[in-house]
This record gives sequence, C-alpha cells and structure tokens, in this order.
Amino acid sequence: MADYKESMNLPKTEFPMRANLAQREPAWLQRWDEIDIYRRALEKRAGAPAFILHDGPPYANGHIHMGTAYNKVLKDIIVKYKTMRGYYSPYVPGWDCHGQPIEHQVEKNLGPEKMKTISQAHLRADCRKYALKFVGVQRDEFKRLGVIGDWDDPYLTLNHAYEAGNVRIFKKMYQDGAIFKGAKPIHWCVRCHTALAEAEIEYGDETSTSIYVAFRFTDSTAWDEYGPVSVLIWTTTPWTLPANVAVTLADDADYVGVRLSDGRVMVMAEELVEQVAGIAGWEGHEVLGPRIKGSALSGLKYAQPIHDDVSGVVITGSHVELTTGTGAVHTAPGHGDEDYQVGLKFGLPMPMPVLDDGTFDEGGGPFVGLSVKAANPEIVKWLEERGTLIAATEINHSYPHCWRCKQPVIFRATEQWFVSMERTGLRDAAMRAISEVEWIPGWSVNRISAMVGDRPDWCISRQRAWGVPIPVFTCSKCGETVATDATFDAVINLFEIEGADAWFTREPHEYLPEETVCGRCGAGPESLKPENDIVDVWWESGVSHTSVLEARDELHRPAELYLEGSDQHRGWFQSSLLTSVGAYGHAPYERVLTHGFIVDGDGRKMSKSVGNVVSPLDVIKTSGADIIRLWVASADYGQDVSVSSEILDRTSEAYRRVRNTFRFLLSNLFDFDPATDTVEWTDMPELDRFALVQLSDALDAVTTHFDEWHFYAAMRTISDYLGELSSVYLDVLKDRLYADAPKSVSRRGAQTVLAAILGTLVRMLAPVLSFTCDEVWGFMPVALRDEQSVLLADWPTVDVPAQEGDALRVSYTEVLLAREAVTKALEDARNAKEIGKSQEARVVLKMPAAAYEILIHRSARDLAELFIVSEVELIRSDTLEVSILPAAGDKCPRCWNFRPLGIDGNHPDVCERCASVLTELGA
RNA sequence: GGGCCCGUAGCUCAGUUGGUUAGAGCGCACGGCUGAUAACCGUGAGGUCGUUGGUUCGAAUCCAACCGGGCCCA
Repeated sequence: MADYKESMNLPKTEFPMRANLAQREPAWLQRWDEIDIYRRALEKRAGAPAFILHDGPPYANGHIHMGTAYNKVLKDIIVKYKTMRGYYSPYVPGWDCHGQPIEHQVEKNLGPEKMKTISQAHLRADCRKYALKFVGVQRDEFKRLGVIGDWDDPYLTLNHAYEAGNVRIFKKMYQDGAIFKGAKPIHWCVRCHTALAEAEIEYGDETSTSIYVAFRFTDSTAWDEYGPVSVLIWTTTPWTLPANVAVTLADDADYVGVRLSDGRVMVMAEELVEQVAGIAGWEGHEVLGPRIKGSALSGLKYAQPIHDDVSGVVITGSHVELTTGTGAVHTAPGHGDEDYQVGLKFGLPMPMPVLDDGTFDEGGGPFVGLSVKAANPEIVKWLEERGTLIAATEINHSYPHCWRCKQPVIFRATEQWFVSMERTGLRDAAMRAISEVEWIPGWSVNRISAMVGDRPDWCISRQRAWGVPIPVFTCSKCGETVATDATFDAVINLFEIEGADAWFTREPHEYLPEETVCGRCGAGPESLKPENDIVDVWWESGVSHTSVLEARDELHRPAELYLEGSDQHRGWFQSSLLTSVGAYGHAPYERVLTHGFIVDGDGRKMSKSVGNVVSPLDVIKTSGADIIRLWVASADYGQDVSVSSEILDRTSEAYRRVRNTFRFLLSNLFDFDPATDTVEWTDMPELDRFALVQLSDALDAVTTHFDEWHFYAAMRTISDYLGELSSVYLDVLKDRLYADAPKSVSRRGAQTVLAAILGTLVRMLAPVLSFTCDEVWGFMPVALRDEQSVLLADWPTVDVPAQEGDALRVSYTEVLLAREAVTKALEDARNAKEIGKSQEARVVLKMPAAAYEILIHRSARDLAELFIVSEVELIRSDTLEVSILPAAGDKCPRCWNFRPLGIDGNHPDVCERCASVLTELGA
C-alpha cells in the first residue's frame, strides 16, 4: 500500500508548542525597544481623539510586588486596547520620589553618628540618589512585564518642573483662602526637638503613673443630693492635665454616681465601678442612681483640675472604651489624636502649654518651667494635696519611643498648615465634582463620597527634610506670614530652574524681588525666613494633574482615566481631587477605575511572616510575564484578587490552550496566500460562514466587554469561544484541510476563515498576551500583517451579512444540538467497544419535525462532515433518537474515512475524493 | 469600634425584574485518537450558593443577625 501521507496537506509551522516565555520574552522587549514601539504607536495615532490614562506614581522604594505589577499591567492592557481602537493614548509612567520612608531609610543607612554632621542639602542629595536608584529598578521590572510607555521620560515628583507645580497649586489655593495655619498634635521627641512619623516610632514597655482624678462638677447633677459630685477620670499621663478642656463619655454607656466613704460622689461608667473600687481600695462605697446615659450628661461643666477659674465640659465620643479606666476620658486636644479629632468635632479650644524642649510655659500653671517628665510626680503630689487624687498606681504598658534616641515621645500640638474643607467651600465643590465623575465599579463612588464628606481639614505640612517646602515666608521681625503673587512666582521660577533644593541652599533675598516687603511691618527680603516644613507627599502626587497632565504637550487635563487600588480613595484619588477642585473647580479625571487588593489563594493578605507572598519577579522567571498578564486580565478587579500557585497553574493551562490554537491556525496556513487564495463569502461552504458568524459574535462581545472595562468577561468570552472553536469547527475542518486538494475552493475557503480567526484572535489578545501575540504575528502569512508588530495594528473587524448571519445562528442552534446528541451516542458506542474513532460510525438520526426541517436542508455529506462520521441518515420522528451503526465501506488509507474504495481505477485503493485529489496532484 | 466592599464546584467566572433537577471553561477521573501528539476530541464525577433566622406559594437572588476576608479610618 502506498504511503499517502506525502500527498496530504498536513499542518506545518515553526511556531513552537512550548512557549518558554521566561527565556524568550526578553527578545521581544528588545525588539520593541529597537523599533521604538511606544513612539511609533503614538505617531500612528497623531491627531486622533485622545484617551489619557494618567499613571498614579508608585513609591520609589524597593522592588515591585504583585499589587504594583497588577496595577501596571491593567493599565497597560487598557492603553494598548485604546491604541488599537484608534485613540491617541500616550502613557507616561511616574514615580513618587519624596517622603519619609526614603528619608528614613537613608538616615538609617547613614547611621546616627553621620547624621549629626550632615547638612540638609547633603541628606537631600542622598535621598535623591536613593529614589533614582529605585526608579531604575522598578522601571526595568515594569518594562519586563511588557508594559509599554514613555520609560525614557517618565515623570518624577523630584523633577524641577514637577516641584514647581506644587507651588502653582499652593499659590492658587492659598490666595483663595483655602490654606491656613493651625495646630495639630503629632509625635514629638523632646530630646531630638523633632516631629516623628509613625514609622519612626518604636513601641516598647514603659512604666507610668496611672492616676484617678476627680473633676468637680460646677453644674448641678442628678446626684447632688448625696454630696459633692465629681466626674472621675483616669490617665497615665498626668502632665497632660494642664491642657485638659473636656471629659469624654461613651454615648450609650450607663453612668452612675458612686458615693465614697468620705461622702463625695464620683460619676463613672457603671460597668467599671467594681474594677476601679478594687484598684482604689474603696470600702463601704455605694452605687447611686439614677443610671444615666453618657449622652444625657453631655454639656455639664466642671472645674479644670489644674487651673482655677477655668471650666471644662463633658462631651461624648465613640473612642471611649469600657475595658479600663472609668469610662470618662480626660481630653486634651493638643496631646492626642483622638482628643484632637473629638476636639475638632466639638469645637474645643486646644491649649498647648508644652514647649519644643518639653517644658511648660505659663500655660502649665504651677508647673511652669518644669519638663513634662519632672512635672509628672509634682502634679500627682499637687492633686493629692488638693484632695482630687482618688487613686494612683504604677502600670506597665506599651508606649511610643523615638527610633533615634530611644526616649519616650510625647504627643504635642504644633503649628501646621492645613487645607480647609470649608473656608472656600472645598468640600461641597469636591462632592459636586465627585458626582460628575464616572466611578468604576459603582460602589467606588460611595467610598470616595463618604471619605470626602467626613474628612477633617487636610494637614499638608510635614516636619521633614525630603520633600517640597511649604512655599511661604515668615517675617523674622514680626512673625507675619509673607506669601504674595510676587513671592510665589519667584519661588515657582526658582524651582523651575534650580529645583526645590534651592529653598534650603539659597537665601530668600537672592531670589525674591527686591521690593518684597512684609505686609505688616514692612521688613525687606533679608528679614524673611523660608518655611521649614515640607508638604505632605499626597499633596505632591496629587498635583500631577498640573505638573504632568497640564505640563506635557501630549497629555491633557482632565484625564480620561485614573486607575489605582482601592486604598487610593484615601490617597491619590482624593489628593488629586482636592487640589484640582481647589485650583480649577473640577475633578482631574473623567472616570476612576479602582481595583481590589492582591490576596493569597485563601483571600488573606500577603505577608512575609505568613509566607504566602507571591512575587511577580519569581513568576516572570518561572512562567513568564504573559502568564501574569493573563492572570491580571482574567481576574475580577471589582473585589480583592487572589493569586496562588494553583491559580497561576490554571492560568498557564488557559495560556496553553490559546497558544495551541494559535499553533493550529498557523500550521494550517503554511501554504495560504491571502492575496490570491481568499475565498469570498458567497463561495464558502455554509459551515465556514457560520464560523465567521461565531467569530464576529465573539469579537463583538469581547469589544463590548473591553469597552465596559470588564476584561475578565472578555477573557471568558475568548476562552469559551476557543473551546467551541476547537471542538467543532477546527475538528471538523481537519478532513478538508488535510485531505482535499491544496488549492480546492473547499480547502481555501477553510483557510480563508482560519486566517480571519487568526487575524482577529491575535489582535483581540494582543493587549493582554502582548509577547505571545507578537510572536504569533511573526509567524503569520506576510499579507496578514499590516504592521511590524501586532501592537501597532488596529483592533480587528469581522463583517458578516446581517440577515444571513441571523439565519445561520438560528439553524445552527439546531444543528449543534443534534451534533451534541450524536457525540453522546458515539461515546456510548465507544464505551461498548463498537467503534473507535467516530469515522467508523454511520449515524441514524431520528428527530422531531422542527429540527428535522432544518437539518434536512443540509446534505447528508455535510452533516457527516460536521459530525465527523462516515454517513448520516435523517428520519422524522416524535423524539430525538440516535443510533450508531458500523460504517459501510472500508477505511480509505489516505483520508481514513470509511468510504467505498476503488471507484477510480487509476487509484484503486482510495476513496473517490482522494482519488481525484491524487489525480490533480499528478500522482 | 466606624466607613466602603467581598464570600456560588479544587481554580477563574455566569446566574437576567426572586420561579422547574444552580451553569460554563479549566483542573480531576475515565475513554478515544495517534496526521494540533508534553497536543486534540469525548464522557463523567464535583456545589446544604459562608452560617442562622425571617419575608414569600417559592430565595443563590429580598431583609436581619452572625462568621470569615480585604481596604481605609479610629
């Protein structure tokens, strides 16, 4: 028997089945660099409508992690998609380069000794070096993920022009009256004379004096009949008592009076009475009614414990705990954050009797001049003498210490700069702007609204070195703040040219206009002191709408899209919104897409100590960036996104499916030249037309999903489509592709469709599987590629005549249902060992009239091809019933179908079709 | 403790205005093919829809509480 394999059109391709992404992706990156793909894509879209996705700057510290990788890839998918859709879509990545974490790390690297001798300018230079180093590290890592953008010219918050943008916005908001100077408690180290950030605090055990103090009510109370009534408070920081202005009770806790053996009545939370009695050693005390809710006691006045003739007030707050103490919290807004917050809420005064060096000023009353540490025992003694000390013990508790000098720190209100939410109506304006923005997913608007609606004034000053200064001056003669059009413009100019470093190295008189004078005392520039504080880094990144969107020609404000993790509702989304609304009156973005956090397979956050961290750098090394990209696209970002080795394994399997489909498509187009071999719709077999309908449907669905930002739905559509494609159309097609004459219309028709599928799929997936699709692109028939890279190509289109398409959808619903029934019957027959491959079968299909009428319009031959069996017989019946019989005829040694053989005498051992093919081939 | 969310098969996701035996793909098991072969095709097993209570003739779907998880506050 002759070997007919040679006469078959078996698939042929160099496109490897194994991707080896980890090894081979770098080559594609290099190629993209070589052809400068970022600029090429933009040139191609010059003049087209713009779609600006404005990058939120990650912090230039450390390597990328799954969260940053996810965020950047999602952005990249969108930018690539929009570009393919014809938008001019530049992507300018950025980095947040200033701020405490970098400064802190640099300080740590220098060590405490070196730090003492170093100048601020030197420290800033080191910080800059540090930040730039990690910009480089992260840039390489982001690029490795296949993210295309302006990596050669990213925006950095330490760039001069960027720094100047801070001042532009500050100027506008300051002159509008939105920015003011106020006070707020912060961690303060009295030894280092410096403010400390949370990260610079080390918690360690400390022994403190814990005291119970009676504050005598000056208003009448419900317990007056039993004796003099006081509210009993508990504190571990006696030195904060001079700054006391209020006592905070829990809203809905029950308070009672407790009459001590000496006749005085102490008001406290009922459930803490016995605990306190134990500590204080009370005997014979008596709990008195009435029982009153904290909220009902609100407003009562008491005598300030230290200062005579000063009264405090009872308020209520949600932070009052009923586990320790008395349920009545001594409140000094200058000495604690909770106290400060509740103070703001109730409009309490904020006395601050403690100086920079930790000593009391006159506000300390009898303790003026003492350090808070020395004052502690004095105050206790003094209270005792006055008889208001009810109990005192020592307790051991966790207390914050300075990371540098290891001394306990204090909470102390200091002068700070704020953005007022009310003075210029910023809150209302921001709320209005929020309502004009599209928030994706929908719940996002609830979150941002709640946060902006509730937030206190924005404290924008930081007592640090590494950042952009608050651009105002203080008159050294009279203390007046000097900030005018002219000074702001001079600072803007200074920063543009020399950067914010100049603030710390130059004298104001060097860059301020000569005629600058203090508005109050008339002192000249020589008397002006530049502000020491720097602005909050959130402010800095927030002004990117000006420093980047406004400043760069290729961008514009508002951007079409901001896209960040949901934590940025508190961060960048908000700081961008407030500075933009403050300066321009509208949001900096038209829409905001927010994604959840990356968690492990069990939905738990990743942490080194738990050991569930998945690093994108590891995944790149083992599986490749395209696997990460596919994972990103497949996940629903509307909630937290899981990643685990199992999830990545599943992703790799999905990837393989895609890859093998590409390989099959490519391998069957090895001899197809679209220019000469394309078959028109009207000349195509019906099945091929239907395949185009399915392709068109899939493309439409994918496009819609992309447009609606539902990437995971698009990926599902593609995955479902590929499953259906492979199990029906591609499977059916093999006979025609392999066995029909190479140039026959039937084969060329199939190839025409395969080419359409290939061209559509490769474009549709390019935003996601950029590496793989560009690889596929290189293997496609030249005439199918209109660009050097698939990433430069247009989004695909598939045209099918609408009416015919509808008709095909209807009829093929029935046809495919019948096919399913046949497939099932074939499987039964296979299990009964009656057949092996399906071509060995002959199918008798009994079916109800409706379906029968549709199927009967297909030839038995077409149905046999569709079912991949040798013969099909249709019978009208009441029910659907499939019988599998052995095929008539013999197995054709060429095409392996069961057919009558030897009809053509020239090729006696093969079937009629194969004989004619052999004749045509001249065999 | 507060705000915004999430919880459907091992994994990723569907489940339309509450309505018959809750679906798909992947994985898994079994089988077929050996001309997509570390591939391809088929069949099958897998779910008290986080838990509990309620509304309803009927709840994965509406309500409440609870449990678990995430982000941001405190």
